[in-house]
Amino acid sequence: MSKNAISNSVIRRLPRYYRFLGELENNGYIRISSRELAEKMGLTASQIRQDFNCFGEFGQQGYGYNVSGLKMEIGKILGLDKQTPMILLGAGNLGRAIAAHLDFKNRGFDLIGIFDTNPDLIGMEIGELKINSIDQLEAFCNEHHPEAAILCIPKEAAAVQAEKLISYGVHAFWNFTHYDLRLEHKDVAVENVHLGDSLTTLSYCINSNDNK
Amino acid sequence: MSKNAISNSVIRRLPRYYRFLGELENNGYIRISSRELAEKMGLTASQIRQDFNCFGEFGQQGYGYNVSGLKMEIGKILGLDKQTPMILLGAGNLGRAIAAHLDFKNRGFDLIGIFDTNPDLIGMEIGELKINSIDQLEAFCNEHHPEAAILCIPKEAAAVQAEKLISYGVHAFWNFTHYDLRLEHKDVAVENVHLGDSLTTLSYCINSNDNK
DNA sequence: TAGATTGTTAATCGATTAACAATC
DNA sequence: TAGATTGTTAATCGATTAACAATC
Repeated sequence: MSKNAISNSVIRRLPRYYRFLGELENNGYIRISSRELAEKMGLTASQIRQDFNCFGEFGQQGYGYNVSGLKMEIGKILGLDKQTPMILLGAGNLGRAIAAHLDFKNRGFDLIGIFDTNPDLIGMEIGELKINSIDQLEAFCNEHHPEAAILCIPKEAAAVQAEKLISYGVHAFWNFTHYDLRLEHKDVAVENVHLGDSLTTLSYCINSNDNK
Repeated sequence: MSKNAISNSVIRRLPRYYRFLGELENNGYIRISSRELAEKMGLTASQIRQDFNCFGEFGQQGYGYNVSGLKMEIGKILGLDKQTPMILLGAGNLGRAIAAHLDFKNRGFDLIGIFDTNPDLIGMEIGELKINSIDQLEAFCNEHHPEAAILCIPKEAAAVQAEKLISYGVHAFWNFTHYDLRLEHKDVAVENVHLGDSLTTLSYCINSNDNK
């Protein structure tokens, strides 16, 4: 599809471009130059042009970029024109917050099932979904074929459940556990969110004096 | 303190080193070589030695590193031997989950106050803390001097509240909003967690075929 | 046309990996 | 002492920035 291998650094900037372009669009911007966008985002114009040119030629010399057009292109690159069916494993505090808080549809996903082991939670409703028993996981996957899963379960359970899910055809994980999925499975897509590590990084920033 | 400026890439690996060393310690490891640690973590031995040598000489030729000793050193570098007083702004789904879910004490922080605007939430207890009205924020800060804040509030409220907090002496933010704090305030420590962007990145990984 | 701004190549900068002398 | 493994310098690789010809 895309030209060469896209570097991770570029990929991580794409959602932010998409967000900023959405805001510009809402504020009535029709066109924007790489220089102006760079200023707003705290990047360099060069970097922005390099990033976009990984995927194609979206601008026009002497004019700049059409805001809506560019936003749409980046949305397509990000796969936001499709919705991958996704399930959530673990409906504890964090799992429930994520299920309730995020706009899955606008981020390329459709949350279609929630599973937990805790009998107190099973049956409870979150948005339009009921929390199911994990015993129903296999049957559910056979019927609905989720392709992605959110892991909000204890670390000890992660390895076992991930194996199961992969065998049921899940090939993408949004991983909130400290289980190192990617080390074990090079072939699945993994996006890690390690909140504890993130907080620890902030502690470093406070306690070191090379604040820059 | 530390030798030169430490690169961001190194800093982001520190919490993970700390975690792995903790696990090794729990599993009875006394010593470990950079080669063995590299294998376990999916890094190179070279990188590990380079990383550690940013901060000092923690190993011994011919022996390797003492697991507990190294863990302690990295803990000190991360500031985990202190606890920075921290408050949470926004006790919605996500804010409550974070307050309940994370082990602040072992990550260099002490969560001492929770604030919200929603009357339905005020007075509710989370762990050992009661949710306070945001009206009490200034008085609380004057009395307890929190130095760090978690922002789990709507984007529109973020700018105003961040300004206030900075004027009350808060100089570090764990930012879950899409408000670009760092663009406005170069002098405060900011750690961003953009869950939406993270999910969007996963969407890219699924929909692109340069899976690597 | 003249001015602006892209797409793209070249230069720089930084981070990772390799190599090896120092030393436990 | 011999073997192992560090700390550190040098080489490589990749990402960012600068420059500029192409072109709208």
